[in-house]
Amino acid sequence: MGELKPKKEVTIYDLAQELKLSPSTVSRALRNHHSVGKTTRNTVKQLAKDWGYRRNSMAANLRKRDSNTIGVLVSWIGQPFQARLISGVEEVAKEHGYNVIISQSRDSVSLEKENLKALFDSRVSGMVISLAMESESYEHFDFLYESDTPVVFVDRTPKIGELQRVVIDNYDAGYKATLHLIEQGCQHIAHVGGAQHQDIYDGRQRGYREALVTSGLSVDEKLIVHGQELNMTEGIGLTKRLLDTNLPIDGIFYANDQSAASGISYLKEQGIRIPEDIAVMGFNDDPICQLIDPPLSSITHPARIMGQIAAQRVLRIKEESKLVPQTVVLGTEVVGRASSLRS
Amino acid sequence: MGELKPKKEVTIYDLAQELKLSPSTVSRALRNHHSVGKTTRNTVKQLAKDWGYRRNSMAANLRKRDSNTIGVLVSWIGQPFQARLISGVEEVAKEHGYNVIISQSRDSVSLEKENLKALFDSRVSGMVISLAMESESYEHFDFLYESDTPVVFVDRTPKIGELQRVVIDNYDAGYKATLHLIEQGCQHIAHVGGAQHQDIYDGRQRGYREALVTSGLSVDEKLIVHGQELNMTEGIGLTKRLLDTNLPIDGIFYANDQSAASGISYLKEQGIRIPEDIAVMGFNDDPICQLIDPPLSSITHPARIMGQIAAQRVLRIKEESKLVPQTVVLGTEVVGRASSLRS
DNA sequence: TCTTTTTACGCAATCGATTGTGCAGAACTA
DNA sequence: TAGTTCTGCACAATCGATTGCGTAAAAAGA
Repeated sequence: MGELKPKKEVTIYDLAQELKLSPSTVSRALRNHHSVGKTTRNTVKQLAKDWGYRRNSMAANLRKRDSNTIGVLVSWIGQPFQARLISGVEEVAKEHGYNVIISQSRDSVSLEKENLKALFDSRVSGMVISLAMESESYEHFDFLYESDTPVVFVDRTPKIGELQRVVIDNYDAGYKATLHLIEQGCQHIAHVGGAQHQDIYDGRQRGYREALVTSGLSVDEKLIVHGQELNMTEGIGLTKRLLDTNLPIDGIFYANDQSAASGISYLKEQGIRIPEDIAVMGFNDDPICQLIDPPLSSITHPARIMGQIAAQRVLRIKEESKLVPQTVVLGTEVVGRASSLRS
Repeated sequence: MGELKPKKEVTIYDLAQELKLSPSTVSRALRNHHSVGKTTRNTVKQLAKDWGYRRNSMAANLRKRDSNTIGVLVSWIGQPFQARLISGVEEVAKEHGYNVIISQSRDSVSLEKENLKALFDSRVSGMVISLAMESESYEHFDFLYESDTPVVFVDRTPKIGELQRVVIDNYDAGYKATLHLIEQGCQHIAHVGGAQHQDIYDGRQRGYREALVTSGLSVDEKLIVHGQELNMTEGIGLTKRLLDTNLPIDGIFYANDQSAASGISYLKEQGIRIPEDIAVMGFNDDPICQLIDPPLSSITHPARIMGQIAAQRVLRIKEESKLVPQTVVLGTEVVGRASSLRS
């Protein structure tokens, strides 16, 4: 049927010539434009298929002044939470015919700036951003708002400013996590938090405090420690610091699973029984929760959904030009496991 | 200095007009083409900066017939190994001014096909691919080789065909892993392998067998079981199956860390001491190795480096047009931890 | 001083697809 | 039947940057 067009890529011009149509008609036919007759449309499509035509998106993008691409800037792809986030973005993007290009800030502000610029310069149609842990000021994002690039922040978002955000209620989650420990009978609950300039960690800690207060427990500042990255090393270090206070502790609420997991390993090393001596809660409900011993109680974090919503919002903002800044807040849940259940 | 060009994006035409130069000269000046005088070059660059000019990559890409983008197709971003892989690709790509667009096959062949097509249609400059676990035949890649798209397979690569590959020596790694267990005194070593149609798992198992044989131990087929995904569920299931044989087992070599980690949790549940009763080896040296109890011995897997090399090869193939198919093999190392060390 | 090289730019043609506008002929209304 | 509304398609102008080729003017060589 279709003879093979050798070597060179087929363009709409080739198709047009063959069918004695104009390129514009071919272009419209391929996109089901109503002003092209049904017969013509099918003929064109058939030939396109036979000849292995593929739309040159670079040309189309140029003409449409749109890269058809969503840029994702996260701190570190390897973190389960962020991977799920990206996954969500990818799904929605693909569904709408968009590509996803990713870059990592590796939690460094300078890399964040650099990559931000790179994404901007590639003229992405929109961006989904989760702040680097280091990011404390947000001026380097300002130039974005002046451009017409839709930007949606996810999870780790700037504290201030009228922005598009997709987040969870960290305060509420922190509250619930702590309350859970209290319900398990904990009276002296410590907290291992993250960088306090990050909204999410600040929120989790405020929730923690509130839960203690409303339950009639006192907040002991010595039982609150903070990490910068909340990685494994810090998880151990901070846990050690807590134990070194020699204060009575029967529960610890870690602001993420990684620190909790490593914290637990340290606690066990010290001969402390979990949850009998100290009950532990993590945060994020990473897969690791089920793998460690005892399994780690945690707070679910709807990363994938957040990614989906963020992507959807990016696309909507693009369409509707000026959409009012909005913060979408998603729910979380406590997942009780052996590390905290004293039943 | 530079008055602000309002609204509209600055193009080289604007710059040219302002400086009474031709667009071609501006274009060359910005890219340091030698045929443009040093003075002119600087003037142009200065104005470009002042006016906030950004190169329209869509136009450039169209003209150069190259998307300037590397497509990465992995099975699942969330897996630490793959995340590191992507990380490596991203580094090199960025370094060379390339973008990275990713997509996940989620270990399904159909999604792999679909995404492959999508990447191809976006006219990526090259692709880095790691097979979906399900992929058993490779015809769906054939069309790629006929196009001039550079393709480099990483880690999970097709078994057959003259291809560009970046891999580790799985046979050797499996051998070393098993030998390590033997050195710890294990006599009855079981193996939990992955889908055998995947080269990597096949290799690991062959290494395992060889190690037993060369050490004068016998290979018991009943002690070899296979999973399809080697996830947590399977890790437990397969471990259970091994125990159910009621054969003496004093060591298990798992083909990945995830199954090993969940396997360990099951073993402990059964009251089996690790490593005293059964010594355990994983594979990949994921972060989780350090978090579980006891810490999991494993085999390092230079994922990031593999990503870097793969990206470099993609770029080289692009430049040098026809580069002979080559398989780059990287080294691995045994990391002994408490799960296997009986010292 | 008169060629021969260089040096430094400009011209104009691409790269493919998209889209506002125009215009036949067909279908329809009165 | 004359006038009007659709249908279905073609024209031609973009979208910006790149690049082969051509040519003044400046530098070098004879």
